[in-house]
Amino acid sequence: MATKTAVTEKRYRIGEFATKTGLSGPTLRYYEKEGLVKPHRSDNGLRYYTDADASWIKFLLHLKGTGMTIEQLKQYVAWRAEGDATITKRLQLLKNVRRGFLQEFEELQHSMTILNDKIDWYQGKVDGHISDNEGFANYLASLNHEE
Amino acid sequence: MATKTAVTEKRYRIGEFATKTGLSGPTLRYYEKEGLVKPHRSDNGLRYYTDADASWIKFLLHLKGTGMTIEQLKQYVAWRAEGDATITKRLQLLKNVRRGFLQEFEELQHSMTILNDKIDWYQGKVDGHISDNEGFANYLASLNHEE
DNA sequence: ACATTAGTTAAAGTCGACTTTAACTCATAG
DNA sequence: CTATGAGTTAAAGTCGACTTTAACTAATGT
Repeated sequence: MATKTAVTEKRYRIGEFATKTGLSGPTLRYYEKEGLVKPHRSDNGLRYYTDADASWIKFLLHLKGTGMTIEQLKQYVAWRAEGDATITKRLQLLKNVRRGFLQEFEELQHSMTILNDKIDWYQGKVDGHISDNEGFANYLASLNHEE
Repeated sequence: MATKTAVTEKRYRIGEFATKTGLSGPTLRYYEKEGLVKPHRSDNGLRYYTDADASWIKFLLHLKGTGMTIEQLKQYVAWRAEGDATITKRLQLLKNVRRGFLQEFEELQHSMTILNDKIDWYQGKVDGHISDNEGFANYLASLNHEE
């Protein structure tokens, strides 16, 4: 059996960790106050974070990126702290998040289409492909993007 | 030459228009105050909106959906009011918006991947495909989604 | 030793995007 | 003709997610 090699893990103080994660120091403290992350303390009382904390933060930021609010993240973290008994709850929460996200995603794609059409229309005007008095509504109707 | 048939266009009062656009009355007044929309007034002084206003609002909401702030929308509207001389500015603005949006879109897709992986992992735990003590980091590493 | 730079806390402030309130007037069905 | 439901305004309030401030202590380079 392999023996545990006691490689002391790297300790990041809040400034370095902020740079590493792309968050600000105050934001890290704010997340801590909200219970989203629990940094450790050195003997002198200063916070330190590890690479594991960085992975955790990254994951949280991805969840946040999918539209979860801080409150939802707190709920998730609270359930996680309760252990395996809450796994189905967490699974359900994440599935709900995914549902909302997919919905939002479709709307984003539609908005992207409209934005592209508008850009094409302006480009056409600038390049002189579209007559000076053709409105965007007409132009849109000339494409087949129904609402 | 065809004569103009004076079909009186439908007038929506703010309540009906709010329902139509999915915005609230106060939000419509707020957008008006910010100069994003200019409803008309009946003789009695009440606002009314037309179908053209509805199209305009929809378009604005699509722009907003791509990440434009109210301030950016105000800038866009201001340039629009200045006429054709600002077309290249507007085109440039929309292209910038698109650039940012595409960037954001990629991040969203990555977050979606992570979310899906996490859901699969939980599902595996619930279904017993994943051993009780396999962490998510290990599981992630077992997939080939590099950061 | 001492000047910088980084970290500590709690509390207050900011910002964007609305929402709510207050004190009105207008519209309309019975 | 009056009760009830929209609409009017300006101003204040809310909410989420931070950010800034103040008043301090710890760490570090010269």
